[in-house]
Amino acid sequence: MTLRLYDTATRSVRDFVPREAGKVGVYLCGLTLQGPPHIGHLRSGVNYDVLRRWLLAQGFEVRFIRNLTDIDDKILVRAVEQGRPFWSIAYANERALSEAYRALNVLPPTYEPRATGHVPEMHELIARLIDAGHAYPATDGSGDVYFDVASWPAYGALSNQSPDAMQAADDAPERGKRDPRDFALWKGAKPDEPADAYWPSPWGRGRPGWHIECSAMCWRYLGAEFDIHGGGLDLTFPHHENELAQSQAAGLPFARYWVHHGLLSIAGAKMGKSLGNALDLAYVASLGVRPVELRYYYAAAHYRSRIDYTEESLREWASGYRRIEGFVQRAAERVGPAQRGELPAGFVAAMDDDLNTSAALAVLQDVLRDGNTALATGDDVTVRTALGSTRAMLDILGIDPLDEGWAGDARADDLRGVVDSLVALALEQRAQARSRKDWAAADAVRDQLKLAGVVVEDTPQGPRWTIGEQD
RNA sequence: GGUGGAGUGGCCGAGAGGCGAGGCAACGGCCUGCAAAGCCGUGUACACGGGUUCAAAUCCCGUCUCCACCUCCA
Repeated sequence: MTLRLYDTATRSVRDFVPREAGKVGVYLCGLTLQGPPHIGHLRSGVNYDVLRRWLLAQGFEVRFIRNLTDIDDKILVRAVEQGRPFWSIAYANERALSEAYRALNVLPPTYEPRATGHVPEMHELIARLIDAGHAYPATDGSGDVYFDVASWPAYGALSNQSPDAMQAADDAPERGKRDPRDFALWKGAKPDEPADAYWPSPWGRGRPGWHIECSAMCWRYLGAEFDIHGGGLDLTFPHHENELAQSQAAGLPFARYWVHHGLLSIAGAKMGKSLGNALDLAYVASLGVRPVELRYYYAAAHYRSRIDYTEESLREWASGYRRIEGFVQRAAERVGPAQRGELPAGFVAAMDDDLNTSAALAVLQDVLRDGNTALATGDDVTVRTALGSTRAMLDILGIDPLDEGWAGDARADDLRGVVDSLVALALEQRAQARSRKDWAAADAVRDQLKLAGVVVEDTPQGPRWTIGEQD
């Protein structure tokens, strides 16, 4: 079995063959740091984290580059509005993003380059493009440099668009463009924008166009040709189309596979800050849903499917996760944490099939059922095997409850010992009441604990307690 | 107008010619002092209309509805 991935460029599922045996280079278009991340942005990072973990599990050496766009029109607008340096805004948002990814147990990328750190590479690419006749400095003295779309016949290949059929942007200023479809590689300095947002260049003071940064960073960190380029479906055109055109026109073969993920919408509409419907991790937390549960919610749908967010569906998947977590915890209490074991063939097949996490999860549920049955019958050997297998599967999806990535905040862990002795005290009282068949008193203890958020369950090995939901 | 995608049982959500993915919820049962958890069982779903086929949710034709991109966007 080999991994098969849907490639946007060919509009088909293809066998994944790395450029160099045993090694994979992945570039994920990260965020434009104009605001803090919402759960739609975060889906992107989680989706590719699953791809990365799967590649790692196959034994590949993965070089995973996820960029940060720390300068663009909107960031500059914010800077002017707020009277702050643009870079302080970008950095604040970068920190919020890193924090969110950490909360979601997303593995840190191999490197996370910022656009502003790669201006020389961009200059080099732009110079090559001008020399090759695929780019030109604007003739209106604006200092802009444009990519000449008409000079590149393959333009439109990635998104299957015919340049002639495209609607021309009508709101963008024409400035010195030869053709309305031409896009900026370099933007000349403008008087109404922050004075610290510019770099010297052979074409005058200016700043990067949006697309050129990714071409430059891919080149710098992954080489002229690399394996997988990813991002949201909404980036296919124009961003990725432009990246591809300018990279290849500059002589770089570029990405071999284009992997785009579906977006997260809310009430059928795209989630976005400007739309006023953006939900973040803090909001999810206010629902009583933990990051690990949100991550399970993401994994529940195929990465290319749209997720239309509703609070109900998120809550449903959260309770589904608790069933998985419940098994892992009870099994670990019984036989110890167990090492991560074998991945079931069905799980492997599902993941190899364009990362079909939904189907993979169905396999996990089968193992879970066997494990739960074994737990009930006291078959510890089966419990241990099921736990190992379950943990291995959960690890691929990044949602193993025993993963130290979910260790949580230290305060809760410190308090756990305190709570444990207090609960033990209460349970002792309950045990005494039960031994004299004073059910009312016994139930009163359990109800009191429930109110405090402690759920008590009786098992053949005696009572166990967990922190439940607090309403 | 161009390009691409979607419509699956109460809900979420895979699948893509033939044995009812899976989960959540609900109901019944087992277990339990009662619960909880778990296990067992219960649903005959694929937008609509035609067609092809021994067989269609899956293929073909037509229709309707919705969405994304073509402008910044994960």
